[in-house]
Amino acid sequence: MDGRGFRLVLPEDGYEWRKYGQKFIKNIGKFRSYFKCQRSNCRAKKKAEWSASDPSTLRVVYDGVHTHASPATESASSGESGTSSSTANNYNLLTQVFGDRSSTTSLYDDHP
DNA sequence: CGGTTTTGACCTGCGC
DNA sequence: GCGCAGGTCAAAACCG
Repeated sequence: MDGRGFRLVLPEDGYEWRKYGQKFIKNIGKFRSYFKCQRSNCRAKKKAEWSASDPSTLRVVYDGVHTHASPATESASSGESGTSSSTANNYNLLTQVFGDRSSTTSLYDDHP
């Protein structure tokens, strides 16, 4: 890690991600980090985008779907009804985290 | 020791 | 057809 500047702190979503790249997007003038789910059967990808001068404005974009249950989500949703929906549950928690920080920037990346 | 992270370079797709 | 942009991969270094 750099150990020299500021470490970006992303909202904990409950999944484990491995950073595999970072680039500056000239189109929007912001930085973008690329994360991949560490699961073997999980092809889910996560992208974090934040302003070059405003690291507080974080934009997280999830791509793909998790093929495994999220560990943290499971314990976090222990209060849920006995019926677990699996995928829908995961996104439910993520939406919670996003609405807390990235509601400023309006952008919907969802897939077609 | 293992695992993870970081930077650079490379590749592809699309636009004009 | 070429250029640009964005995205991904690889290797190396460092930490616990």
